[in-house]
Amino acid sequence: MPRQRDVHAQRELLSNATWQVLADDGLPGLTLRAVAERAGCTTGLVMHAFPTKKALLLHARDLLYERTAVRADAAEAACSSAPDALAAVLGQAVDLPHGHHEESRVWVGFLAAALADEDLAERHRAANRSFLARVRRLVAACRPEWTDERLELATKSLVALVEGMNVLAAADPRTYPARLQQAALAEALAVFTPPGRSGGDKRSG
Amino acid sequence: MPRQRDVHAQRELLSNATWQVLADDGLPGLTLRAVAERAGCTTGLVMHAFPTKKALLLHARDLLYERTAVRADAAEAACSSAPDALAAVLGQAVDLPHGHHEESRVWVGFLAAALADEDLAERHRAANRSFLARVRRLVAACRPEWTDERLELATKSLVALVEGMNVLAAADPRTYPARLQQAALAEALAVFTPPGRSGGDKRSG
DNA sequence: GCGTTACCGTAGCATCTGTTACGCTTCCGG
DNA sequence: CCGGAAGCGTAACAGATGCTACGGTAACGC
Repeated sequence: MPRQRDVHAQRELLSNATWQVLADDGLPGLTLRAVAERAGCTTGLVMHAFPTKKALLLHARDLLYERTAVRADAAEAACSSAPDALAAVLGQAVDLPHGHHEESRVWVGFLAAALADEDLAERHRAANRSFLARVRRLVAACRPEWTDERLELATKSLVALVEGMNVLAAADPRTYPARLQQAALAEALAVFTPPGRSGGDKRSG
Repeated sequence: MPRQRDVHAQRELLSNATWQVLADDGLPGLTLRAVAERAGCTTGLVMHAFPTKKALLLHARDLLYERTAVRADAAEAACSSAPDALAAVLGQAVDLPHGHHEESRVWVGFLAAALADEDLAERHRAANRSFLARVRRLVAACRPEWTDERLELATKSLVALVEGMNVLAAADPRTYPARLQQAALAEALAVFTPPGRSGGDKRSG
């Protein structure tokens, strides 16, 4: 057996390059050649690591979901109470001050691609539903007395607020700075913070 | 002077075709030939009505903004009180039961295109800021005692909720049905509805 | 009615796209 | 220390894309 390279590492590298191209040049600029150039290789390697461009996109999408899930797990595990965990999970989903604010651009790119590709759309839905389930579980832990209907409404409202902030900030970061996103999230979470806690700087009024 | 055609009507027709292609085939399918076929003409007419593809996109984007602004004006004018107007304006911005639910897909397409084109991004920002200003004005009318900071936070939170719902529904309409969007909006607007009113969901006529 | 002139469909261009075929390079096994 | 197969860069392919040049066509002024 001659030389053998780590295919998994190659795919990860190419998926990262895909994100970078998507963040910098947008969906129209997402070309196999652009990805290859970003990854420091040629299209030959890309087509050997993935059978087709669509497979590359699906892998990059899956890897993005995987990493956000890991990040959400970590944020959740670092908290002891359910309200804290809810705030942490949603807080790391919106744009962070020093963080991955390219991620929203990548997310929008994948979303636009999903509107034209059913397989990508299925991954998108699965990822969003997974996030919804996580938030719903935490919301339910905060408000066990709520009905399912109310639970679902609150969960989807929170997620819509977070994703809306992300999407709007992707195209207009100055109008939706990270500080404002966190403040809006804190206000929306005021219902779930137990009374007497100084979790967010939100005065009830 | 030989025959003369209505250039304005041609551009409008082509912009409408652009929306349809964007809604059906997504951003990758938005080609001049696809637009021409949708409009029932050839690329020749497209290139005579617009100097370039980018000009077509900009015109289609502007026309989209123009129509949503007219719709928002109408919704606002049909209401007498500020809370009603706020609910009507935001209510027609989210997905309607029998409405233009393609519009969200078109919006996402333009957004993704804007991330790769600075001119489109500028139009996007202008449109969103115009919408923000409208909502802010109505929120201020509902709560005149609020500070500018609080006003801005509430306004952007409402808009983020609405756009988040739209974006999420664009890729997963079953998880975010129109009824849920309206319910979430009604809940978010509960703070602005005057006490004693039967705060049911408001439908714009 | 007819000539003129703007309109616009046709066909082609250069370029870029995803994908493929081929062959050089490289490094493991013996 | 070398045979040979796997890895992957090179280059070419067919098709699509934005755009252009040209010619037919149809409508207006006379």
